Amino acid sequence: MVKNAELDSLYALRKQPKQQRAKATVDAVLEASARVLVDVGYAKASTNLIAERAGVGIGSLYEYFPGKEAIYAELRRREGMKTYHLLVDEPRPTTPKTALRHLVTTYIARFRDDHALLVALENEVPRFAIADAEQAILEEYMPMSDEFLTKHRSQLCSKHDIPFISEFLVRAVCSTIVDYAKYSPDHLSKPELAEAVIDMIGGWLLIDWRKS
Amino acid sequence: MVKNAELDSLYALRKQPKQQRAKATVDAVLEASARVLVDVGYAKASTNLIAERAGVGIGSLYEYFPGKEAIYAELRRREGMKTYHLLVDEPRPTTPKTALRHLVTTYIARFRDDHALLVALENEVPRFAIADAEQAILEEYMPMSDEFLTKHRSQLCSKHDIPFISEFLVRAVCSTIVDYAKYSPDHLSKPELAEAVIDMIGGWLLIDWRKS
DNA sequence: CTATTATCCGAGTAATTACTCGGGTTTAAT
DNA sequence: ATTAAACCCGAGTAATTACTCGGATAATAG
Repeated sequence: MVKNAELDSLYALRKQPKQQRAKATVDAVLEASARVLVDVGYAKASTNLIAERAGVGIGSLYEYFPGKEAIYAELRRREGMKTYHLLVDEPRPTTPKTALRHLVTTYIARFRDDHALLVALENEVPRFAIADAEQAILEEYMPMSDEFLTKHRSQLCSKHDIPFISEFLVRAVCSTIVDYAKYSPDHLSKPELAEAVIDMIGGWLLIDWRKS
Repeated sequence: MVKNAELDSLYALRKQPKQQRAKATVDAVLEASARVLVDVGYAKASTNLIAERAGVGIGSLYEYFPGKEAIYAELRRREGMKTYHLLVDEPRPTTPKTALRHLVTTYIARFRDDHALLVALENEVPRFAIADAEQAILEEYMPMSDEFLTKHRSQLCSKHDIPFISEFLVRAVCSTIVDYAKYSPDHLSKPELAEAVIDMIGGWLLIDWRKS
């Protein structure tokens, strides 16, 4: 009866799968939802079609997902987590310069390698008001970025404070790359894009950018 | 019978309104579609609802629009044109520095002033494969940008060629601002955002950025 | 071995939504 | 004034789609 619970329930799993086979069905549904999205588009991606392509009964699908929106919210969350882990798992860069290069090249590679799905997700799947996965992931990433930047504060030339710098650089890098992925995907394979992004941020952020 | 014609017809107007009252109906439909989008969301924005809110018969709506997708494609096109005209109509800046400032501040103001609609458009309305309006507008804008940059080539420090620079700077600026509009809208009102974007691009692009 | 819990399933129902069609009205053309 | 063309309209049809429900099967606990 709490209103928020009703809203949440639109996008959250109905129940957690406990046995292996149940996890397998959930995974099958999500994988099918990705395939369906890429080849018929979000608008025509009905729950019935997804279930069929997943090789799963429509009833089973509704055991775990309250509806189409929840499926794609979860798919987005998982894809976001993949990106997140590529960024934060070992090996961790130690200098600002290598950290920047790591962020840029990893992000570009991510969108190059899973281009069709990620772009379809960007272009077609609505961002539901509640529980936007990418935002949540960003909020998990930011404090680490803050901490890292604080530790290397002496090498920074920006006059803004750390939280602002941190947010700004992540947004500038990621949004620019996503934009290229959507509209100029060919550039993702060319080194000059990574170079330009790195130069742009490096020049803005790092004192000794010109020296080396 | 030509396949492309069939595809186009999904997103193009069925016929052009010729009389005033007809233009008024088309406008009423589009205005209603914007209002409906903001307050019930794209998923629940049915053609019937839009027609009702527009004060127009459902039949009239279908005189001009083949469906919901076409309505929102046209809405996106018109909003894109608004932005375009803010950017290219007089007064035109004469130096790279003022041009950059003009691009950044205009774009930020645009998203600040029409925030609800533009963000909903970004977040919820799918980008239809064919005829994505923003892309077309960008292609109209780019040659002008190219020409301008060529004229001031001596002031640029980037080693890339003009078309690349032109595309890169527009994408970086616009996508970053849109990202803030979507996820950190409060920053749109703070001067430090415009400042950071301008600094970032200026440092990357202009030789004399540090001098003045 | 039994009871309990988790899972699977898909035919069938309800609701939504797109879209047409024929007829009436207004405007423009000659 | 007459004709033609453009426009408006909304009840009704067809199609799609979401989602439930009760029963069956498989896993797990005691």
